[in-house]
Amino acid sequence: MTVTIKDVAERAGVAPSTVSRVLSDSTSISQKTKKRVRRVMEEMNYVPNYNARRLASRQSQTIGLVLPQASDAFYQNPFFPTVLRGITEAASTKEYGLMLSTGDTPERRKKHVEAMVQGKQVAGLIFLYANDNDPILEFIKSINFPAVVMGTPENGQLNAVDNDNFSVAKELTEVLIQGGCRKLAYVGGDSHQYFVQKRLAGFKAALQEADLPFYPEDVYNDLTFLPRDGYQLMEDLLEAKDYDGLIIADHLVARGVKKALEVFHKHQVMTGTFKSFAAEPNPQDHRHPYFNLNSQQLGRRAVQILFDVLEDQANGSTRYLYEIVEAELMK
Amino acid sequence: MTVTIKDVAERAGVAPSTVSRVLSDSTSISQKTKKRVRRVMEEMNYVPNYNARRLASRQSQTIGLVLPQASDAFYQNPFFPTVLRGITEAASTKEYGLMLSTGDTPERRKKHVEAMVQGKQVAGLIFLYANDNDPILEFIKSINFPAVVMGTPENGQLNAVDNDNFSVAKELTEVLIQGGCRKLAYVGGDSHQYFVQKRLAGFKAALQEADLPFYPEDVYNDLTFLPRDGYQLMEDLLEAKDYDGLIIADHLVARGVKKALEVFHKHQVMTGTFKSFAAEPNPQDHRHPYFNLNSQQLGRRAVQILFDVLEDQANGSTRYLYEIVEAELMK
DNA sequence: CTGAAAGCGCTTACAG
DNA sequence: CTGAAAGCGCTTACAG
Repeated sequence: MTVTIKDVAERAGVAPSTVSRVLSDSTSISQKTKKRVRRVMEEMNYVPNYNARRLASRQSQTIGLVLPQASDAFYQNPFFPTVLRGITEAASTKEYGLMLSTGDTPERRKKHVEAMVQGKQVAGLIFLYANDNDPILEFIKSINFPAVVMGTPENGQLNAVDNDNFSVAKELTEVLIQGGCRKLAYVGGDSHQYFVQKRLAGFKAALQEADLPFYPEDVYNDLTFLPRDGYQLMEDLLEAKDYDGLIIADHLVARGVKKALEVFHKHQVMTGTFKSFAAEPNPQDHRHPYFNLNSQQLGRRAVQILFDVLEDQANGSTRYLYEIVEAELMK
Repeated sequence: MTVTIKDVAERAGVAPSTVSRVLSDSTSISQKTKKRVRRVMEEMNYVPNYNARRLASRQSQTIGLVLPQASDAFYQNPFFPTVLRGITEAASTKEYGLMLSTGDTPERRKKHVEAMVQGKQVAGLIFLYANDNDPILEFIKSINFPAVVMGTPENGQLNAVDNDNFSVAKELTEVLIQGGCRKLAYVGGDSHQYFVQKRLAGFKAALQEADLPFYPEDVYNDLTFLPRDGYQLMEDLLEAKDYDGLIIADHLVARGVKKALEVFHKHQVMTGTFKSFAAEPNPQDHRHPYFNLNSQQLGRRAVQILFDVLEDQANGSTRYLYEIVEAELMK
């Protein structure tokens, strides 16, 4: 039924080991033999059995992608598909496969990652999130398995790619200040997420440099990163407070905020937010600048870093790679 | 280094084959033995090698996801992550793994799918798109490999899940007509995509039933499914034509359209569109009804259908499954 | 209910 | 430059 390396060998008049070497394009096989064997492979429509290959070679040529616990916010945010696009793109250049983690509970997620890792299904992992005290990440660190985290985890000792969240938020805040804003608020979200904290720090720094006061009560952090949160927050706030500028850590929240500003005719309020990709140039809207975080590039770089780590590992070297991806101010 | 079935067997005082049977929870092993072997597995932190398992059992327990040629529209549309969410959810209930197709050119994409299929990496495929004359899909049909398509391909002979695009568009058009619209346009997109055609048919049918005339020039089809397309189209059209209702096949295009309607103060124009999930109840906006297509459910059902197909196949039965997922009108 | 043995389809020292 | 042979870590008839 299935054609194997043995069938090819027979037809080509060589040993199975030779066919195997042709398959991996070994330099120790003559061009002549390679050509002949390859022709036979074509003829017989041979495709190698990857399971056998992986078992024998102990190499999976596959990257495991670790998704966070499922939430509306994660799956509705363009970050995820955009990063994934960069990942598939980069993985395919080296002919690496991609495997998704699954599991609906923390336990099942961990179990599945263990099965991927210890079960020799993947050569390395990319985490599509960065929470502190994540049991899965802790486990991976403890066994020192090749992994790259998207984001900046609190304690180092691992490889990561991220934007410079501090600088990006600071710069954006400066834009609003230059635009005339004097009473600014920071609309965050889950303060356990590192990027929320970092962007807040950038926000503060900009205020300070501009000699504007910072009040903790102007930080709003109990949001689930969905548009409705931004909308509701504005509903509650707009009359009570008279902010003239808002730095919004999450793009979906910003969507809700802007909707509310429209509905309540607060056209003078400026906003600044962060997006995964450059939205099409809408009618010039100088009151709503944002940073394009270039999440696709983030995905590409994560893969590249993983490749580098894998190579380092093969060479016995151990170091941690941490890379910053440039963001672009759009105003 | 790695602990294998043999190590477990030794420590538990049984044969490797017994350990293997415990692993698959075979009924022919006594509870007593199972308990003992399992304890040893725990103790030794045993995780099976999936490559060996798949090679020996000829079962991959993995689903391959076939993505379309990369495009902004695909990766920016919430359809993709939403469907994926449903897929991961359903796959995890049966402990199936998920593998993503990659490749930047049509040739490389096809090669990779071949490697997944013939290389025994996946038990079945889910296509996250439905184009006619897709070489990959043709290939899969030709070898009769288990697969489910999301969408309704022109020629049958395969398994599929889809919304009822005709009815959904018809009903939505009726809503606009009841809302007072008399001069309607259909904003489509790539007319090679089946759902664009189907929704157009529904649009037409509603006009006809309401005794409203249909003019082919009121159909706009040269769009790439991005917000900017919708925006530009409106820019070009709004003055020339005086539509009072728009049925928009794609949600992102609709976003651009609505933006334009706002900017140009055309608040009287109604729109109707289709979304992958229920957006949060914004301020009641009766002029912009939409259908929630429930794409997450689409993903879940695709997986279930694939499981059914796999089972049918094991039983020697051959039939094609085609399922419609309910959509919900939001107005 | 359990074990011994063959086999899944490759890769890779080792020998020549 | 090529081949024979052992081995990767499982599963699964077959026999008892």
